[in-house]
Amino acid sequence: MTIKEIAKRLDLSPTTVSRVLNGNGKKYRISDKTEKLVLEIAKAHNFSPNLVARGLRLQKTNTIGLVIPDISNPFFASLAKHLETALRRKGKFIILGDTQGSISVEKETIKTLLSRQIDGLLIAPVGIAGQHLETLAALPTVMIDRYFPGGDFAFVSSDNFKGAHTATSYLLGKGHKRVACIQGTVEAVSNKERIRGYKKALEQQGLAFDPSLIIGDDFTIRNGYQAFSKIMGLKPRPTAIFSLGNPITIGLLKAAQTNKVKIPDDISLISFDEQPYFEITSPPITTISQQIEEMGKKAVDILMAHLAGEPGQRSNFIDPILIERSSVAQINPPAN
Amino acid sequence: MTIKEIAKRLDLSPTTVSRVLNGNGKKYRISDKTEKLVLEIAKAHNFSPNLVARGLRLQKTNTIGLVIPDISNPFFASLAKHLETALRRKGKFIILGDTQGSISVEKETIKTLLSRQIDGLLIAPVGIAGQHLETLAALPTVMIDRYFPGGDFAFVSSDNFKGAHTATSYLLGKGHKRVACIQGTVEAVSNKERIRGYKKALEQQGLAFDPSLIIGDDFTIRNGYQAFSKIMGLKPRPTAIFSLGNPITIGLLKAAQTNKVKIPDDISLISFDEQPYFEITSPPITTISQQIEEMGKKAVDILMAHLAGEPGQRSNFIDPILIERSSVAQINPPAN
DNA sequence: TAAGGTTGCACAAACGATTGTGCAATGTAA
DNA sequence: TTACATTGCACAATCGTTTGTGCAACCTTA
Repeated sequence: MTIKEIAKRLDLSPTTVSRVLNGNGKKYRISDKTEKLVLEIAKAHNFSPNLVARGLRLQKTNTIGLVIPDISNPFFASLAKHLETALRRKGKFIILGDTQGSISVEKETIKTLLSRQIDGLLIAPVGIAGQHLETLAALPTVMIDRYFPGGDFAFVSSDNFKGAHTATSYLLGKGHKRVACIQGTVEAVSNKERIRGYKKALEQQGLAFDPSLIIGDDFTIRNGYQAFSKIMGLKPRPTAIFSLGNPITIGLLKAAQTNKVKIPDDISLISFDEQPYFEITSPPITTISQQIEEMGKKAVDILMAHLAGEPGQRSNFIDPILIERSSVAQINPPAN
Repeated sequence: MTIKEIAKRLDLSPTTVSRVLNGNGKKYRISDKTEKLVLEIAKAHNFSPNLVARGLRLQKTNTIGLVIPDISNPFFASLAKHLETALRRKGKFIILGDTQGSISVEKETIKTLLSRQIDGLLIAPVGIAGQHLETLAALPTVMIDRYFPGGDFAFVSSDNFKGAHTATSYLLGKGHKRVACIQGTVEAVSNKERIRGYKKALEQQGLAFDPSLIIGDDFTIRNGYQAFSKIMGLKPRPTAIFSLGNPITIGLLKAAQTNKVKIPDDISLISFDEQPYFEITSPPITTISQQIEEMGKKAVDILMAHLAGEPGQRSNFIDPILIERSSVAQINPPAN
């Protein structure tokens, strides 16, 4: 059922039908009688407009691209949930692009999304600002979780520096002096900022930074698993581990279990990313919890502002929260 | 940059440009010289076609709707991942609809997706076959995880009956005679089939079915948490719990922890849905693992067949697998 | 050199909606 | 009765592609 068909049935022009259906009947002086007829037949045939045609005409699709590295990572899944909810309220729909952490896939995805005439883009970019993102200059874009310092894009991110600083300081406060840090995607800004926070906390405690304590290269379970043995091989062995992401933590825990290493008795652990299951692992994990819902809402707010042609905020850091559980042991009990 | 603009620059018709860009130059006898010119300028300006316009003209958008109850449930997130990957290979993109488990949201979502001229639909429907799904009759549709027995829709699902039967039989084999079953969304076919498998296993062992052992109404952590105290209040107390979904299991484990109930010493637990973290919970959980990747691939295969006008398979059950860990105790050790 | 074939492209309609403008028909006022 | 305003709607262009068909201009052949 199209507007044309309704028009034909009633011996009207598509113009009139369109105006009635868009609630512009009064504005264009369509008679009450005609209005009623149009609305009736539209309802009877369950008319709903062809949004592709409307998109072409209006140069606006009410479609937002969501480009993330891995939808099966609960952090991004949760983010997607909140974004979807917020966008739906605004009448926008999401086209999903999972880039598998690959820059070339990301590139290809963005190209297609642009071809599809998305109105805006929400993206957790894989790499650093690259040529492939230049094409986005004209498109309302909000980066999430990751961003390009000094770049032109608006973004919403946890304050990763602060979160990592809090985590590391917490460990140091518990008497740890040698803390291994298992990182994720090396180029990701979120990762870099966490490393920076880690270093800063060490520095503030007058501890030297040991590069060999930074291990890993990916936000995956596998990476965490493999990192674990490396940690245990380190001399002297670290007394604590700071994991920069939830899949990494799962990998670490699996490896600890496999190797019968007790946490926190043998080694302590703190993790970035809160997830429901960290409460029921053995032991429950102390985490730095990102405020995902708030990030999602904020990102959508900013995006909507951009879509409305307003400047909107350019940068947004959201403080993560320390959730203390029982994966960190006190060592060298403070002398008092 | 549009085809028209390229045409104007070269003093050609859009027709010719379109034909060249679609690789139909030879077919329509466009000269090599013209072809070269068109391709050059297209590349120089990084031309990419307006897919909305093409969609309108071709009545085909290469867009698939993905409608699921909760993207933050790792089961669906993982499913989404595999679906996205498989569809991308076919040049299809996903529009995501998270229905929050609400039929009215689902209804609204489907309506909008149809308006958007999606080519096909992948859906894990919230409820039972309802009026709102009738509108899908003409659209290539594959149901996933859930389906309507006797319905007209193609589907891919775990063999939930078999999985639940396996799980329950496993518990009974360990000597349990009173098994609480914590269910999810009551109307969901997946849930119903699991209940059926549970009952069948009891029956085969000559055990009476006690309706008061079926508890809960939602695939959520909260539901699992709340169900736990109900279970502990049951007289006589069940010796084992069968959880029908991964969020439920998390809730159960949280509650067990809160109430200092030891698993499997005080009560045993087996869960539907394998997740990476079930290996590192306290204790590691014995699960019925759904073959999510296989489900995703199969669903896309069937959908592609439908899109190609072929009949495709109508129904597809995939056997889940028992993963034995240490959350189930042997009670009443077998006399031998 | 006339007939017919080939080459190389353009015309125009179509997909389904939206919108500035135009224009009869009717109503109103003097 | 004339002049003007109002009512009620249609025309036609437009968004960017695609595609069946048409038609000059040139080439070939006899």
